[in-house]
Amino acid sequence: MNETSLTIETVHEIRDDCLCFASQRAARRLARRFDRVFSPLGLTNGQFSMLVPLIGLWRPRLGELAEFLAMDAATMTAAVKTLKKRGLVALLADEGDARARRPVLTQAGRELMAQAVPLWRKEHAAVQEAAPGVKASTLDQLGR
Amino acid sequence: MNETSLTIETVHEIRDDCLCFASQRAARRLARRFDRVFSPLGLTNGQFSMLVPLIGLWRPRLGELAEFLAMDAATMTAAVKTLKKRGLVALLADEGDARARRPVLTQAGRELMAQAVPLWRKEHAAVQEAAPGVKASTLDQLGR
DNA sequence: CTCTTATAGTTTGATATCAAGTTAAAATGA
DNA sequence: TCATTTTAACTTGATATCAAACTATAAGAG
Repeated sequence: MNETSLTIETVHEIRDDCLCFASQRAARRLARRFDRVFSPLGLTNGQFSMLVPLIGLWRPRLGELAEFLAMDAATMTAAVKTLKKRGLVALLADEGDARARRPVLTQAGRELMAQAVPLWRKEHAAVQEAAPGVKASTLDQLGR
Repeated sequence: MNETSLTIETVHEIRDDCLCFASQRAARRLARRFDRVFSPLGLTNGQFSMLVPLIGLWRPRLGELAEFLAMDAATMTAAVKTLKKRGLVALLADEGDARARRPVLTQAGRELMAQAVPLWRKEHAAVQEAAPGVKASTLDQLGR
């Protein structure tokens, strides 16, 4: 194979420019931070993000929620099992489609989220302040 | 607890502004894309990113490499085991510190990376073109 | 030199991630 | 209607992720 592709310049180019690499690093750092913030509640950042959209009136099927989170359906199946076991969500049968199921917040889930939101607000302010140039809406374009 | 935190406005604020949520989604999308691109080589995006810095002259200890990747030392232990089993890296004893180990690319690893780099270049160009406003250097500030 | 503390890496356990294949139900078409 | 295709969710297997506890070695204090 073409060995000219394995130069120091190539290494530096990938290291400095790769959006996948940069996004994985940022995602790991932020996941760790928010996991620690939510840990007194026994929540992970991912569980928090999965529960937030269920606070309002939206009643997605599991697949719709997975798509919103840009995650695989198989991941959703596993994740919702954990939340159900902890009593934070319940799964409603869909009217009209016996295959589909719709997760909803339980009362316990709602109360836990009421505690989690202020923790999110504080930590997010700190993160945003340290990276003033970065907007969530910009990240949403990434990888599409 | 203060139920006023669980308004529709709160849901929308977190959905639209949360940098953690946005980075996890972007990271999942990009991981999926590059995993598929590298799959003919039996490589994941994470394995690729772990091998790239070993192409050049840098000879990090496992912990230094983990820090560069913003990942936990325990994750590094597991990841390097897979790469070693596949014969892509070898682990050298450190001179002067019997605890430390330094991963190096094997010849097979080097040849595989020579094949992977052109695949990366093509996919990355497509990703960058679809998100012209996003720079890796900006993402590097996120979560620090 | 020895005791204490700090550091490098590993192990374990729980959750997260996705590809590939499976099951059951819905939609389509003949 | 009945057969085919598509869709929603689940299962399985492999890797990824980190906290916490652990082992072995190194560094520092006295």
